Amino acid sequence: MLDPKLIRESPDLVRAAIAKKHLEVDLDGVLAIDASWRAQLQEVEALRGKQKAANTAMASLPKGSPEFQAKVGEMKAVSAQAKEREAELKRTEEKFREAMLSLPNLPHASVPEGRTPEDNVVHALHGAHDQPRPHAIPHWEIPGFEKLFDFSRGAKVTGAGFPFYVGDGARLVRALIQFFLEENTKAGYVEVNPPLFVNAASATATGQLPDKEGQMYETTEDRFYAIPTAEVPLTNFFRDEIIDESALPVKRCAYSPCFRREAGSYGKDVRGLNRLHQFDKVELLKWVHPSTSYDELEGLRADSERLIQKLELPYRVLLMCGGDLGFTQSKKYDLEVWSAGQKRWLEVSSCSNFEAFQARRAQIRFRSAQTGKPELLHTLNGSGLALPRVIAALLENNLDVDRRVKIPTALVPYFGREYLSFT
RNA sequence: GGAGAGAUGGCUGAGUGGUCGAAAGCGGUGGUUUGCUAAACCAUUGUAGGGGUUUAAAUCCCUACCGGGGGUUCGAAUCCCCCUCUCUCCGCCA
Repeated sequence: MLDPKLIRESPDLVRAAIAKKHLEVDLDGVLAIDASWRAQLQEVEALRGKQKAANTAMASLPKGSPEFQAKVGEMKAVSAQAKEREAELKRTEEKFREAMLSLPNLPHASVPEGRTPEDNVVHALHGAHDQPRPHAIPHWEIPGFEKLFDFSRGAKVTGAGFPFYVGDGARLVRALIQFFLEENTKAGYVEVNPPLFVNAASATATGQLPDKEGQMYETTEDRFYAIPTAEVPLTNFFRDEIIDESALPVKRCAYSPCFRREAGSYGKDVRGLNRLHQFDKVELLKWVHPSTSYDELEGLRADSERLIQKLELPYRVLLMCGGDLGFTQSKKYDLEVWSAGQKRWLEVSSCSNFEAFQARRAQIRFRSAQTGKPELLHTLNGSGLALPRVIAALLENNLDVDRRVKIPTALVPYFGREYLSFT
């Protein structure tokens, strides 16, 4: 959510910023609702003031006296009018809130212009992704792949995109989770094990609701949402709270399975481990002072990158252009690993600064040491990392002629062996 | 799942229809005293929104907020209904 004062006082600035995201927004409509809301508010407040004054006067009058009775009669009309106006105000408030929720976050000045994913800027390139590997094949074509990553059984038991991980497959998943959590903890992120279902208020605070409910699995009885990422419960940890300024930045990480309906996905994007309905991810989250959030974003990206480096995977860093930036982000880097068999980049992490967009929805504030007043903080999050595509890249890049996959040195202590075997 | 009890400001806790944004205590902040600390004493002490004034801040005025939502009433922290959460007991269960 944006600051209502900002759109009121600098509508042109907001309009220009939203244009950078190439989104259609009826800002004038929002401003019109805001104007009528303020007019109605003043009316209602005047009526309430009248009631309050009468109330004080009546308190000192004898209950049954003629003056008292006259006052009651007089105030009945005021009361009815106030009730009517308040109902009207309430409807306007609801409209205003909906309108505000429909406004996207504004991109940072450093976000490049652009409309499509092709316009994203390659910020950095690491490792030798371009060396020829004539024998590399897509991971799902590796003989024996189904033994370790059983999509058929998963489809039978649940549905497409819910694989079983078996034997070394399951072991690799466990090793990666453990590795990521250990590394992130060393980097200063406190480990959290979050709830896997959240309520509507939480999903609204992080921006999944309204509009994106189709992307989440929802329970029928209790109206809980299966989390699409640990970002949702983690960010909401401090919802409606005021944190001491000296505690900032707060850094936390969480492993969780993630559940996504992925309505509308198709083609090569969804083959094998590329896109699943349930997958494992370790998420990094920071709650920071507004003045430091862009430095913290660089730090977050570095923390995420270090994991890829330790896994010895070639990767690149993309700086997302305005048009490819999400609804809620101010600035975002995507980290993509090279998958030698598919000969394509796979996104394994997305590091974003939300500025106060989520914090305003969630009312997460800190008490300023200078002013003593609560102020909205900034939230950032990034993956550290999402597992399936990391696994895909490891399988495709490290497969040797004996159908063995070399486990990166840093991961060996967690996996327990130097090779994963399909035989 | 069943029965009961609760939810009040940073915390504890009073308040069962009207000058209650809310007693008291604790904590916080400022001050007096003090060689320093402590103690004592005095003062002060929430959040949000709107409006006036201002270059801005400060300040001033108004309104709302006693778990959330609705209702009764001229008037609700207080009465009624629904919901959420916490606690106790019973049942069930990893």
